[in-house]
Amino acid sequence: MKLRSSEASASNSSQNIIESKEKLKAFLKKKGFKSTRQRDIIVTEFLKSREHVTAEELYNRINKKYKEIGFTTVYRTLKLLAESGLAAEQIFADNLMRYEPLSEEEHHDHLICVHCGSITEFENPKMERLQKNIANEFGFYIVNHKMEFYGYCRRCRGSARTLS
Amino acid sequence: MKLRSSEASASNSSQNIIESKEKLKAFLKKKGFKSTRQRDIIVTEFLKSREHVTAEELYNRINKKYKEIGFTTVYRTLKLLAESGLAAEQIFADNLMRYEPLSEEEHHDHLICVHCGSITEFENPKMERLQKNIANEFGFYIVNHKMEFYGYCRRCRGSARTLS
DNA sequence: AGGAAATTGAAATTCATTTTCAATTTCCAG
DNA sequence: CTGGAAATTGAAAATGAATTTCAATTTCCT
Ligand SMILES: [Mn+2]
Ligand SMILES: [Mn+2]
Ligand SMILES: [Zn+2]
Ligand SMILES: [Zn+2]
Repeated sequence: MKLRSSEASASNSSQNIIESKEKLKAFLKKKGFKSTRQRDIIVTEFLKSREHVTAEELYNRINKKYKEIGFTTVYRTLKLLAESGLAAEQIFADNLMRYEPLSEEEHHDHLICVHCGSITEFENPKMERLQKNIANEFGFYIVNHKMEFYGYCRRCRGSARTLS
Repeated sequence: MKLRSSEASASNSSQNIIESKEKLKAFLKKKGFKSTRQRDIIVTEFLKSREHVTAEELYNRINKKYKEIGFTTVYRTLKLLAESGLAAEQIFADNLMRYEPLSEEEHHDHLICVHCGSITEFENPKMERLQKNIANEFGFYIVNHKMEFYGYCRRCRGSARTLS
């Protein structure tokens, strides 16, 4: 199983950031959109930390350095990144729209600690296969899926009331 | 695999409804809450159709027969049912809180058709086992999980743009 | 029956998300 | 290089579902 936890790879390399920014530039050009200072700053800050941020969280982070950039622009830029395929939109149990950097076609699922809030990502081929099998039994053609485990991470297991 | 699709069992039997209403009555008593005409009507209407309704949908349905019952009461009664264990709260891709009748400790996952909106339910022991295995690899203790497949159901497959 | 406590329903509030709009910036055609 | 059409920005307003407030009403225990 390929592990891709937040803890394991806390941030994108500057090489990846450059690649992503070029990809965005191409997307903007293709769509007839414009490159701006704001977009550059927002995208840079977003890519720097591989997390699952809300627009507001990212705005607050950016606002410390760049007082002049507004929340709306951060919000719109994240939407733009999602459209361009550079970010994935995710909604977890708190029902807030979150964004995470996304390289290529990759898919992963999430383990979410209800105690400390940490999010661990994983990919599992067996799981993907089993999902297809289940769908087949129903004649269902899967376009995408959402799978989240909520519980206690390794460090927080001690805090769980009951352990089966 | 146990199939529990909406289509297969479109509604609760009147026997089940009676059982559920007794369970609710016990819950109310235990909590020092009161039995009311409104609660009785709302619960009856809710249990009659085994679906995934929003508070507003259920309110609209009830409002046709009972003009005097307000949205707020429907909303609060659904919350109450969730607390009592008679309903499960679910949020799908449209990000609206939905409620479905829930008997006992059962758990099931969902196949959601993005074309016609139909929801098919299933339980799969292999899946539950695999989920535990994955969690174990991360030292993660699962309290609950969420799994949804989005795609095209048997009837709507023809409408899918691309079939792999 | 009496009355404390819970319930009801309309209206107000909350809060994340999305839209509006006037001012500003980008960038291409000439 | 410009001029200016088109896109962008950011503050403020709007939206919409979820939740809370509050005065009037109902429940149900003595
Ligand atoms: Mn992720
Ligand atoms: Mn269901
Ligand atoms: Zn934890
Ligand atoms: Zn369908």
